[in-house]
Amino acid sequence: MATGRSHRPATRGRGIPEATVARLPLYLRALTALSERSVPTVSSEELAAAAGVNSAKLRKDFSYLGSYGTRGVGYDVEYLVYQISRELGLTQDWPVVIVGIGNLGAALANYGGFASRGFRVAALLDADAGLAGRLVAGLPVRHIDELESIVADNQVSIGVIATPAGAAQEVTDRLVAAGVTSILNFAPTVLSVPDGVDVRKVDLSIELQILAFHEQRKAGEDDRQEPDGDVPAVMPA
Amino acid sequence: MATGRSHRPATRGRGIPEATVARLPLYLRALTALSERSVPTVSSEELAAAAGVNSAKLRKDFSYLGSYGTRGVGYDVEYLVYQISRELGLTQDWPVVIVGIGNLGAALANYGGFASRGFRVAALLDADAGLAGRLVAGLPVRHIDELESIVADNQVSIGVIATPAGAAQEVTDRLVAAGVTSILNFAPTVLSVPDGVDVRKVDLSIELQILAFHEQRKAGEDDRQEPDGDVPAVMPA
DNA sequence: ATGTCTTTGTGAACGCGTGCACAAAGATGG
DNA sequence: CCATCTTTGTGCACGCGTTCACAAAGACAT
Repeated sequence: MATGRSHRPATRGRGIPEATVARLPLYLRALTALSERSVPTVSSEELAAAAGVNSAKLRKDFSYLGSYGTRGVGYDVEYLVYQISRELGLTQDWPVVIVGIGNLGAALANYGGFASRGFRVAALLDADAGLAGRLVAGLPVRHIDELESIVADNQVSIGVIATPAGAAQEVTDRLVAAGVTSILNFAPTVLSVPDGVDVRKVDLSIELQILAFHEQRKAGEDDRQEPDGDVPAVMPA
Repeated sequence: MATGRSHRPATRGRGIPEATVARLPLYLRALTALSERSVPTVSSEELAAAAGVNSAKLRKDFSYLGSYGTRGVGYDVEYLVYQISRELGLTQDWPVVIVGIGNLGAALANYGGFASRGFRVAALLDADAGLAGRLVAGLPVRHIDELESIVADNQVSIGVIATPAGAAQEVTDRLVAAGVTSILNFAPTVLSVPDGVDVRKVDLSIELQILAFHEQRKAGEDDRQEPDGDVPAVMPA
């Protein structure tokens, strides 16, 4: 991965394993649903089922946060919601810029899950001057040249890239230079960033190809007629 | 994860480790770019750099596919493209239905990476009858009630869910009942599916929260003034 | 107060994934 | 034909993540 990592050995001090961090949002979502239904407590078994994970894993995950459960009873829903939110940093406000307001960028801007939990869209940016001023999700699209000032003025530390692949690296460089230290990349490219900058990527094409692999494997099991081992038309020199 | 897995121990027979499968599309993309520049061969070091991975890892990954390299020279680009494509099942055609043609669904329909590699959008479906007939990415939106017949007629095995969270499980059930065995889920919900059905999820909100966690960690290192250990307002019973 | 029953928290074992480091393989030049 | 040099393929060790299984903790009833 092109993640500019300086990730320490995952667990240092009260550091939380990366795999656990990735599941916390899942638990949080399930807990929020319970909270809205005014459910006071929940057992690891129930919550694990709601989040789609193993209950032992869930208990171990929570044990990294501290001993927040009550034996014989379960976990206090409201208390856990707070603790996980705090651990994830969702008790503070994270201004975000979205770069590239095409179909995808507009979809992201309209995505409700954004504002719901600590994330605030500070600005929508696009290289197309014709788009400037157009309202998307209630926000005006602004020209990419305003990137540096917007990032500085709003203390933006998270950038979302929804540009074509060709523009992604340049946008990344500008974001990083302006002070952004976390990037969520939707463009199908490997981004290179300096140490200390985190990159996560979301890649539709890769996901589909992984599904196709398994799909093919399933098909190959049923009707055992895979043209296996055949020498292809193209041969190495 | 709610993946209806029956995944064997990752490596059985000439089975390829899951982690390797997830990287193959990355290699394929880098190789395709090289192929378009008519580069005949590439070393593991160069290709690894282009894909953003460690070269030893790349070589080990390729070793699961077979011995396709030439020592002292590297890998034949065209040959590797073919082998990886075949392994991923991209040499055949995968019809896909996209359910939920809102902002996101439209973005997915317009995504070029779809058609480029073996994936063909068989139909766009939406529950809103008002959308029916509207052209998106050159395809007419069709009503969700046509789901079953479309899946059957086109032998669709892959479904993409871009609906609101509330509709995702019902759509999933219908897709699975109609014969779909792989699902790519963009809705922020845990899907439950029977064994034998693969689910992969793409969740913007989760990715952002993971970034926020690391961002907070970075900030907490610089200025050591985290309100750590403070007893929150909400307490357990 | 005591016993029973539920559920957490975690020690321990295991398996997968990663990266080092090197031997084997083959190309290339003399 | 031999020596040298490059690059692959992989044995090995290590660490993270997962899961099992159980002891400890506490609720609850009697």
